[in-house]
Amino acid sequence: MAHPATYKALVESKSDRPHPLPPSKDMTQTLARAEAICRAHGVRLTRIRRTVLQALCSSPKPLGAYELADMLASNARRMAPITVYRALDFLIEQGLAHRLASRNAYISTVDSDSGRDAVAYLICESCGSVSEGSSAALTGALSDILLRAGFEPRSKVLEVAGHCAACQGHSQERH
Amino acid sequence: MAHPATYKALVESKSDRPHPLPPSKDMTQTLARAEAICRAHGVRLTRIRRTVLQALCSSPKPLGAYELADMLASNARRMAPITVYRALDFLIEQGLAHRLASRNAYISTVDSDSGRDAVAYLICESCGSVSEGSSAALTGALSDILLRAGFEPRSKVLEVAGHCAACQGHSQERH
DNA sequence: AGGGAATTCGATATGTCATTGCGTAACTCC
DNA sequence: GGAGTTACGCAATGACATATCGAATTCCCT
Ligand SMILES: [Zn+2]
Ligand SMILES: [Zn+2]
Ligand SMILES: [Zn+2]
Ligand SMILES: [Zn+2]
Repeated sequence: MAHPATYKALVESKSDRPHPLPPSKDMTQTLARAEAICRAHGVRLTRIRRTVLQALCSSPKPLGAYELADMLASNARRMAPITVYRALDFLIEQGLAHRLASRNAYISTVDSDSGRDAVAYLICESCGSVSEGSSAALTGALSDILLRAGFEPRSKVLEVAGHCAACQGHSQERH
Repeated sequence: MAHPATYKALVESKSDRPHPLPPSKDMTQTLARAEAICRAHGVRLTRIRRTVLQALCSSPKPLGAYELADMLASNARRMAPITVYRALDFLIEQGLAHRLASRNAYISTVDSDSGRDAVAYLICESCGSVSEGSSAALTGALSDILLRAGFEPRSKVLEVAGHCAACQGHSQERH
């Protein structure tokens, strides 16, 4: 291949860089917040990680890992799956992204505000949008169940698939 | 047995049939209930479907589709994945089995008693066991959230991974 | 019994999602 | 400037799921 001179050139070069989206105004805000979080955690938001996060943020729907790899391809050179997965793992660990287990897809959670509450993800099967729902009641009810069962939770998956408010009155169900 | 080369021989013959488990006492009860449900629904619990259900019932932990295919193999002839998936689809439609989305694995729900309540599946990462938890509070809290969001639910995924009561005080975390 | 429709299953191929192993490059810190 | 840690490239593989197409079987109605 026409190899970039150095590894650094590969990773940091400003030419040939994947740019899946135009720089939006909210996006810079969001990315700044992500940067701050990473600094606070003492970890690095590298170019690849930032690019993946940016793609997630700018997408109206959850994205699969291979979908991300395709989107972030530059010059017929697709990002290797493992690279995407590593970036996703990083983002999830830092609380910047979330994996929808029922979809094998990922969304940004930089702009989420839920604190320690259990969060239910509402996934619209019409428009693909995902919204979050939480309440003290939900959190309480769930921890009640766990307590009664003597179950020590590590991770929770709460996902509801259906139709969002905007997509009601759908005519044809094809689930 | 009489017609070794026929389809029927393949499907119904008593020799060469996969027998992943010894016939247990509770099992016959459970299978009888499954039979009754299928009759009531006007559908057929064929040998393949019954065999898959039986494997799920007799397993102390959730099983993957390929795991099932291996278990139900007879004479070095493994069940094709599509066959297992069709059986699983059937069982799930009839409410006899459940898919754990976070695990890509399946469990029997013949012996579940939860009525219309939302059910949370508690998956132990130490011993692999799965228990169900539900409460009116959980159901109410969830439908409250959905109502407020104007979201029309179709399917719900509630799965918690962690450690069951019996596996507390685990020494070695490997999550 | 006989014939046709609907269901169920077999066989092969392919598509989609995720990880492993190993080597190299870069950053950090002293 | 050397050691230790982290991040990335690359190829292969494993794990999970579906697409087609056709044949065998069962059901149901004459
Ligand atoms: Zn919608
Ligand atoms: Zn609907
Ligand atoms: Zn356990
Ligand atoms: Zn633990």
